[in-house]
Amino acid sequence: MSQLRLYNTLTRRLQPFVPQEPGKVKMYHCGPTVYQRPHIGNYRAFLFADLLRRTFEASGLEVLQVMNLTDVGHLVGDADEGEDKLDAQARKEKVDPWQIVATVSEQFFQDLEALQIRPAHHYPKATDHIEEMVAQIEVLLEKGHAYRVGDNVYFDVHSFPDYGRLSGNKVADLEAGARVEVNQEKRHPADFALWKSDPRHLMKWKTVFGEHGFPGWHIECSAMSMKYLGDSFDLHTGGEDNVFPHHECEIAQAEGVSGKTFVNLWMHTKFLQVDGGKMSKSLGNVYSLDDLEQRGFEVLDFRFLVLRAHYRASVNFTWKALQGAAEARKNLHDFRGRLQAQLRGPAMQAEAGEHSGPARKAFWDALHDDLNTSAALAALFELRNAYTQKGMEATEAADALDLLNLADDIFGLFDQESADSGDLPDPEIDALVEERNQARRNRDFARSDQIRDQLAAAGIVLEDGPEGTLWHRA
RNA sequence: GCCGGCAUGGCCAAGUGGUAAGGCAAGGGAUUGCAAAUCCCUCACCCCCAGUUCGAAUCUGGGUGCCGGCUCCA
Repeated sequence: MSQLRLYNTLTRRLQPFVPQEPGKVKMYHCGPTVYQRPHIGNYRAFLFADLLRRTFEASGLEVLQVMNLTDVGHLVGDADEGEDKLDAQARKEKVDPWQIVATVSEQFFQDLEALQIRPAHHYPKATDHIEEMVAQIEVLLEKGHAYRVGDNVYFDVHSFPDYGRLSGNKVADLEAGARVEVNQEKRHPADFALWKSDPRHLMKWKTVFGEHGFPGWHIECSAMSMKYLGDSFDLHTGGEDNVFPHHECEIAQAEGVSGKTFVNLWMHTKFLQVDGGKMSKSLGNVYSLDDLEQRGFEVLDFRFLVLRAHYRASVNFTWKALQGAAEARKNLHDFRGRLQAQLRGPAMQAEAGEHSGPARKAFWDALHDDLNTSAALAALFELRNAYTQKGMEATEAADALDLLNLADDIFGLFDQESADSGDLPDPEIDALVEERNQARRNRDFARSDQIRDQLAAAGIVLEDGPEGTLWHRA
């Protein structure tokens, strides 16, 4: 079988994936800032993390996965420049920020479940790890990577020569391009905050750095990832917006503390676009999972839409595109149903030919080529075409079904609930189908249509063909 | 202004030098007691311009458009 190769943002090339510890993968994903419900764009990144997880697991690797919850506000960097989002949201809603965190987190986990994203092994919260952050900052101070100005602590980017390697930014260029007012107390404009103090902040902690402090944006991720995964681990992912400054700063902090290579492989997903441009509140196209359902779609249709595109290409989200994805997903689901039906039913006439083997190879080759999900999905549809055009004998059909189930295991295509919880047991359906055919032979169409309606109500699709009637669950 | 990425049919989307995967939609046909489902057929020369090459969607240069970043603030 081909070997898995992944694109590393750090080296800007594809490289074979080799876990540090054979058979095991340790990875960390930048999770949501829980100040408001994540939108579908955020979920693209989380779906990508899940795709990695499932691909590894389907390959027989043991995965240890951590995703943080940022529950202390930071700049996220849009129009609200200069505001702590959690803090601002709390003031706006006139509620305790901790309440917002609780509400949004709960919503987030419900969304993950709806998307059939496998739960990470840890979801550490920033506010539960203030101690670890402070400890790292103290080490950075000791080692000369950080300096203190009053009750604030900054990372000295000149103390870390690799700063800028991930993003390709040069410290000198950053200085030249800075559009934000220079903070005069920093030694260099590119230095970033590790700890800040402000009595007016709603969420604040008393530490060695003073009475009213709160952590800088980046330190939580190095503190938490190293706590749960060690000084050095395999994979770290996030949206493309995280490359700089967030991940750049994480590397500086983590390697500044440990002196070891922090992460071997950095992966980033492109942003989801909406109607050819970026999502924005002013255009009213920042959608949540609820918006999809209100338009009559299933959450999994969105999952499928995202997986139809390569993770490093921007996906254009439109309602029309989602409709197309929903239809395609349904067709794949029906294909699986037909394979199941065939295996239950009488032997099928089929041309000799082997389709599942090549499809399986194409599927894995595509996935191994930097998770080329659209090509992997195409292999499935080609298998379906081979089936409809030439038919398959039982062993071949069983093999095809097995491949579809593997694809479902990796992509999370089908609703797990409905997959095996039909209202009617198979023998009963078979009996009804037989009764209907008998009625049709007797031209008792009232009775046959009645049975058809009954089965349709139970979610059973009938296919009347020249060689008899096949059924599958919708 | 600076750095980086992308641009494929009505829509979504693979494809990085050898002559355009796949899906959705659409049109035509078959099948059917009616219907559904199903089946068959049709449907692109790859943003523009100029180059390199026997040959480019794929490489180079220049446009145009879209996307990300340019770092903690009050």
